[in-house]
Amino acid sequence: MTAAMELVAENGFHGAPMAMVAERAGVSVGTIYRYFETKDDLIVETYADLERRIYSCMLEKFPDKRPIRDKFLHIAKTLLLYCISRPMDYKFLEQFHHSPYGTAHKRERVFGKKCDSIVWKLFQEAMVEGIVEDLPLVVLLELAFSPVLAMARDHILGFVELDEEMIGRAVEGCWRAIAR
Amino acid sequence: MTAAMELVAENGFHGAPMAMVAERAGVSVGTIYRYFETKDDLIVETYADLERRIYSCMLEKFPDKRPIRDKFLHIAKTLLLYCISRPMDYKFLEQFHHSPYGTAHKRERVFGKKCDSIVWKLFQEAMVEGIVEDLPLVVLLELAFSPVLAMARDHILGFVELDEEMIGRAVEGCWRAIAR
Amino acid sequence: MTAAMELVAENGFHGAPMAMVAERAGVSVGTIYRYFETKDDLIVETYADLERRIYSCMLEKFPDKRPIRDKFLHIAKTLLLYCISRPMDYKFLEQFHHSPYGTAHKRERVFGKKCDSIVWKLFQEAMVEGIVEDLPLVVLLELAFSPVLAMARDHILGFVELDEEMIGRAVEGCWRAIAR
Amino acid sequence: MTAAMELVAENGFHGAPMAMVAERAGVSVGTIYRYFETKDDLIVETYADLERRIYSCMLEKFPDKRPIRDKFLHIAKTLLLYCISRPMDYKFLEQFHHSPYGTAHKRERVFGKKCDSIVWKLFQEAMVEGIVEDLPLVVLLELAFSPVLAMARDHILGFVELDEEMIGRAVEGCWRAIAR
DNA sequence: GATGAATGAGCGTTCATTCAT
DNA sequence: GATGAATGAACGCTCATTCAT
Repeated sequence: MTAAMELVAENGFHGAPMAMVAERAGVSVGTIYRYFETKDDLIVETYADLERRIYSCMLEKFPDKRPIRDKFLHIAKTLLLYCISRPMDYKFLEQFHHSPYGTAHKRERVFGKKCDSIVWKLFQEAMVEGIVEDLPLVVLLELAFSPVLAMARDHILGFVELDEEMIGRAVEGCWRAIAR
Repeated sequence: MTAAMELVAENGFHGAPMAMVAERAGVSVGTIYRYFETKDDLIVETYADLERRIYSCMLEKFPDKRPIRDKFLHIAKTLLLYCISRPMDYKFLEQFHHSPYGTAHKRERVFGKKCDSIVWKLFQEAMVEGIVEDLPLVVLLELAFSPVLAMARDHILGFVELDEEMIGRAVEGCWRAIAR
Repeated sequence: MTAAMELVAENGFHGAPMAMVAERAGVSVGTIYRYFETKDDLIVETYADLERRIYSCMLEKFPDKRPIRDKFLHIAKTLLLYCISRPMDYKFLEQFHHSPYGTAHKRERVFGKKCDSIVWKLFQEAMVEGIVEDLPLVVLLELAFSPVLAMARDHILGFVELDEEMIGRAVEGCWRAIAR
Repeated sequence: MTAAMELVAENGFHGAPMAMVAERAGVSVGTIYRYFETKDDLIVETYADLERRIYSCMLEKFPDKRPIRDKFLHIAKTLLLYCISRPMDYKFLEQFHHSPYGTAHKRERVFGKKCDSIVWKLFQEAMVEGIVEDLPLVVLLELAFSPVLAMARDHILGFVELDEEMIGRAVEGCWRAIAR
């Protein structure tokens, strides 16, 4: 999965042929197919793994007792820092999100109401308490997080050099975008 | 180029073989290669064309005499409405942005200082006047526009049903994100 | 199609990879796919072609005015001689018949009542006239023709050396098998 | 061997990968290779086993004291009934006969003069007594038995519904084909 | 200038066979 | 003796690109 992630990150799905994944992983092609039914399967599982890692990262030092705003800032900052510190992970994430895989995955999230992640829980709590704008959850999530990922991308590609202070101010901007 | 855009929008770059583009365009493959050196060339020119169309759309009814805030709201709304009304165009845009083409294109923009578009001009004006946060231009642009495109995507994929009123409130959120 | 037939005849369907067919035909793989959608398609069309050739062979010097018995003997002899004189054709035929292709093809024949060939017409005429045993058409066909093909096979593989005289006596045996 | 036979019968040699055979047999792939040197070896031995079962079936109630005609009718009927009652066995037989395995096997039979089976003995006796046509043994065998197997196939594939009476009349046809 | 047949490297996937455990 | 993970050559098929017509 590491090999797959790196190659997809570097060259996109098309630039990650199974033979190359195998070579980088130091195994034969056949071996991959012992653990993953298809290339799609490999990609999807790799993504699930990555998502799990990110969520577990967010849970570290999570400000349980603090107001919702602080929780959001923690999550957004953590996400941004994670992406910046692991460019491969971010780039894979991006490829995944803007592919049929990602669309299907999100569709399941949105319509399946799989609101089990801390992010979704936090936002629903915020909506109930009325401290964020009265907009659909999906819209709030985009207002809040799409800049985070976009900034990570710009940093990784060298379009900006983000530092802790700027990150702090930026995610506060994200909060203002949704806060009532 | 229309044929290419539609096919890329529907199926991604891989789902748009030159033969299929030719067929949809009602010409032969050879003819495409007379006007575009490579497939990449076709894609890049198609994107340039699309970008031009979007900018010209923004210039319609542009509130020249109004404050910067209004100008921004006009631009953001126009962009969102354009994407929503032309899903193919949006989807092509998305494919392009998250591909090596898009990265190269943006790199040229950022480092080439090709700040000729109304958007870049507007933001530089806003920075000079100090009415937006003191953050790098690139960061401001992401805070302001990445949610717009993300929302367009969600609407097109059916994850939300945006109406004029929601769009207005959402782009105001975008403004708050960057405004001092 | 000739290349495909030869290779299938020599090595079976598995021994006839598209790359090898292409090589023997003196074209590239891609070229085959311009004329045949899939390998299956190539095989099926090759068979149809062969069948047409055999039927047209049977029509030569067809004893129109003679009794049914003579017509049958002509057909059976022609088939046997054709197979013997074109071992590749026979071997391809055999491979085809004993494969899913052949089963599907026969199913269509039997249930689709596609009784347009001279053979089916002849047998139905014979059944109506009551000069053959009162058995299902399918059974009569097997009694009459399966030995013909089996003998062709044995000759081609060198298990017997058939001559005109033996062939005559053998197909008379086939006739006795079905004649009342 | 049972697992191999079933899978080959159902899907042909290609549809019977060793891993699948192993799984169906409830053993590991390695274990198969302990008892059979290669896949070919497994197939050939499985065939030999089947052939033995069929011969032993023919010997049951064999009309030792009756004329040759009755012996033939018994053998042919038994073969047909065996195939019909065990479609898997028949289908494996068919796959085998029309493959390189089958050709090699028959070649050995014909040229090795391995005439030990009751069938070969019966026919040689009949030839010596002059009660069958004066044709090569191989030809007589095809005239007599190829329709039997072909009919079994048609029955199994649902092209005819054979009953005891029809079977009786059909094998009498086979006898007439060879009888002087 | 336009055509589209031809090319062939490359892709995802399979499977007979091996061998360390 | 039994296991099953590992191997990698081979397969059917695709598609960007070329070039004779």
